Amino acid sequence: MANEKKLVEAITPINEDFAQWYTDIVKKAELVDYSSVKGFVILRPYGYAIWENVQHILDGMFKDTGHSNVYLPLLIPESLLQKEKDHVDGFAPEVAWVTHGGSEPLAERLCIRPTSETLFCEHYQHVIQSYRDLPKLYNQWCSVVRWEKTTRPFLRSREFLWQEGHTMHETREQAEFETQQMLGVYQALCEKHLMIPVVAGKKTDKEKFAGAEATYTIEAMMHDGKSLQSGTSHFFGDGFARAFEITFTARDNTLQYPFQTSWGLSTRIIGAIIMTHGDDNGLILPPAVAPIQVVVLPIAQHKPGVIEAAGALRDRLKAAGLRVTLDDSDQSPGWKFAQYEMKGVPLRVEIGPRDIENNSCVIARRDTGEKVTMSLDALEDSVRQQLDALAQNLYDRALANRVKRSRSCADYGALEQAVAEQAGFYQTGWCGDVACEETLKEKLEISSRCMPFAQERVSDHCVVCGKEAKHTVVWGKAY
RNA sequence: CGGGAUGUAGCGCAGUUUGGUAGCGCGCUUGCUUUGGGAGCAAGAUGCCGCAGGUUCGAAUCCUGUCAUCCCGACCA
Repeated sequence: MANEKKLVEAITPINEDFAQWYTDIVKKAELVDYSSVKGFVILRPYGYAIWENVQHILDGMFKDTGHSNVYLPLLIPESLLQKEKDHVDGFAPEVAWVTHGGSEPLAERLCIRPTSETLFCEHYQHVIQSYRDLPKLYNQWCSVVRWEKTTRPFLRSREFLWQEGHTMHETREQAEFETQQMLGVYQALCEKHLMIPVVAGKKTDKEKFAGAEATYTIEAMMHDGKSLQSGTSHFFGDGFARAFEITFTARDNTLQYPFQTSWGLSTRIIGAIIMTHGDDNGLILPPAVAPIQVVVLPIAQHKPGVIEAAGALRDRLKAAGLRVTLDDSDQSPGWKFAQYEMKGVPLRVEIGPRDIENNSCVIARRDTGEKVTMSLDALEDSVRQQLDALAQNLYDRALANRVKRSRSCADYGALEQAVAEQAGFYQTGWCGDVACEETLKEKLEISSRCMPFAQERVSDHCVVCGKEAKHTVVWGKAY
């Protein structure tokens, strides 16, 4: 092929080998580098900047809902982790232990936090005395360690960055409200900012968090039809409070246990962004979190006036509040086009001698590849419109993929056929018995993703055993 | 944790069968010419051949171990 692209920067086609495509993207878009320890990755400036933007948006939403940030220790004494039985059973197999201080063995070994429920409980036990001390609405930004066997950048690493909210409430109802409210915050982050449509619902008992009474989740469908659990919110009832002896004096002067929630969202969300929006040319970033929203590229930049015009253009867009970069390096225009497409920059603005003469510029969209010539007079408005249209298109495309890959199956035969046809979401009736869940895992290699809040009656019968259906469940293969 | 594959220059790879001076392409540096879809010419620089043992006069190459990465399963954000 005479016009074949240079192989150096080429990425594996998305529909040829999705896993390899993903790996190519995270490396070539310079999001991460591997370290010498399995499962521990280096977040490079461009990848970390995406996380910072996610953090900024989410943190604002947490503050708006009355939460405060705190920081708790990295290490948890073994005895503290042991206090709640379900919790320790769930996490013990995958925690990392600190056994020595210098060369001296420790009297009690310490685990590196896999999550901080136990630490928050210990602290809450100290600071909660009265109903006047409630609610406690805390959040922390930190990293946690879980000794995973299989690791992949963003999707599953042994250390990952996240936020974990931990709250305590006077009543069951208030804690339940909080649990749902924070899931709603995650849903808004995904759908309004990251342009990722999600299915919100409740986890089955088999899939819920260790120690929780109920776990709620948002599930996003990736380009290949697999599901990614993108954020979870847990309702604990007063189980941990009882285990940790956290009590408060209620309004009626009785001693009560407070009700607790926790909720988390991690850098895994960056994996969701990649696998939802990306294409054969690389990453496509939603404008809300793109480190560079607009790249300005001068054409024939050595000709008089071009660099100056490009600089003026950048300054105008910056003044308009956009994250914009001017690339006046000596690379050829074609190289730069490909480079910024790889990195998923939403809009490219080209300006060359021809444009300067016409008081115009060329705006190219990353999602459609469309190029339009625009007058410089209304530059800011044009760019904003294009960014909004791009964001909407990302959402619409992702939703279309999910719709195309979603099936409602009334009986086992239909489910089996749907699974064989394409990866996706399969909605069925379910009796509520974990045995039926395990049957589907074994035979069809699918797991329950959630029982959607928007319950749609698919069948009166469980898809496996045929008994009365108590819930509608969305099944799928998950990352 | 099982099954498969791979570690050689920043990236992609050849060289390993049959042990004998470390190679190619791209990138990088410098200079000139270029610039609306991955530019051209010229001159340069870059290697503990993943790591540790062993065999040998001699190891990128043979043996043992180990670490890491990728893919596929089982487990998890």
